[in-house]
Amino acid sequence: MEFPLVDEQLQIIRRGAADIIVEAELAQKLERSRRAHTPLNVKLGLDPTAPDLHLGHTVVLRKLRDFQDLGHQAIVIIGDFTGMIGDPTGRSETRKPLTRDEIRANADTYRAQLGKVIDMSHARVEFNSTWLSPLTFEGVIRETANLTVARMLQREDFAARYAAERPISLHEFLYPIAQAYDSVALNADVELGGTDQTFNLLVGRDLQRAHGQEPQISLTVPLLEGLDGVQKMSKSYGNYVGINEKPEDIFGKLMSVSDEMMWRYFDLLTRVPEAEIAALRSGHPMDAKKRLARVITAQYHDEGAAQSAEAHFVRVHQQRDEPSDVEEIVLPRGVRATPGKAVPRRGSSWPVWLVLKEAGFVSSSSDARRMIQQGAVEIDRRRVTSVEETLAPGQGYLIQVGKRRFKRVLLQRDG
RNA sequence: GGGGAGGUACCCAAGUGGCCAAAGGGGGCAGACUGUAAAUCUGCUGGCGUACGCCUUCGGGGGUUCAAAUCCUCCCCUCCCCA
Repeated sequence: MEFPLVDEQLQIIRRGAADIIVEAELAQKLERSRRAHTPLNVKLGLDPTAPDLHLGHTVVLRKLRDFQDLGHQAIVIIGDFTGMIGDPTGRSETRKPLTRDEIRANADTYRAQLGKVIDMSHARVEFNSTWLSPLTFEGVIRETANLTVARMLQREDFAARYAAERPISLHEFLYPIAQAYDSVALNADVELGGTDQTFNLLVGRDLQRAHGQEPQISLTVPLLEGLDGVQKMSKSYGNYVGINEKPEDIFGKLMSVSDEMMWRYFDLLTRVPEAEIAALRSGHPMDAKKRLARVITAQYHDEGAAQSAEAHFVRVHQQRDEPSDVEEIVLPRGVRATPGKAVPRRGSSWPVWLVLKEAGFVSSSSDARRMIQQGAVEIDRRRVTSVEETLAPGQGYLIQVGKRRFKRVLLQRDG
């Protein structure tokens, strides 16, 4: 196995990294690996509970890919065991263990999605239950004896909660330790993670030292902010772009990123050359953003899909035309005959609010009423102005709620 | 073991007998403005077959009262100090 020169490797590795601890040690490891023709073990842990990768994950995955391209060994850890604890964030609780089937299903989903960024044919995939499950209580005690409470409280999250007099469950301390143990089990040379993982990665170094191993390098990448431009991209904040989403959705979501944030996306999510980005900066921001959306959409689909996604965007949102693929819904007559509720009939027409509810635009009739009152509802391109409005059955309507939700609804005639 | 402080809607947080479906902020949704951008402004933000009406909600149960998030009681949970 022939590796590039250490300096060349470092240059690529450094690109887009937030922090490397300790860079000098990394250089040494690279040097040694080159001389011995042996790849470094580069570890990345993933949470198995939500096997739905979004752009936020791809930042670190792209870094893993960099290592692969340099000839090193990528090891993806599926944290099926640590997933039961949940990385402490203050709101997480111990979770129900996933069943074997769930884990296998999630792992398959992962593999398929990971393949869009890294080279799966040369990556190792491991489940950390493999070595964590057999640990006895005695073993756990032995590992925890290597760390102190003061050390644990160095973690920002714990320190903040401790200062705010909010609860910290004991088991939460075990998460970083378990993750660190993964590094010991694999004899990891490098561990990758977002900057929020710094503490966990450093505990890995501590534990490896305690086991007489050479400490791993902690390489963190910046956390990608989500579509709101404020909080990190995460499914639970609903500000994410999933890599499995439809081209139109990826494109559309990226177009709603703020102008300032767009450059960060260029930086962390694309390899568009500096010179080209500079040129884009001097043009209209919207054109630059379309470029961004197109590039990223193409990464997870293809060039053709990206182009039609853009066409779709222009038609629906810029020209305010209706989308070409509106979901169609048929509301059967039976719907209106809610049992146990004697309701005076007003002809056979459907109140608009009921249609909104039955068609799944809103979850309650109160919500439907609000939408109508706020002028959010258009039917066949005409704004609904009164909660009293009704629709005649026996025909279809194009209903729009808000800016982007469209459905074509067919009302069947009452019996 | 002793003493003290708390648990309110998606989150934070006011509220100590009626004017409380519950202040304020955040988040979310909607409207205006736009480049479906951001920022800004405005409105909404428990439910109910169509609602100045009714039902459910303030850690959980029981109770006092015409009336409770607010008072009493038991229980559960969290934090701090002392031991």
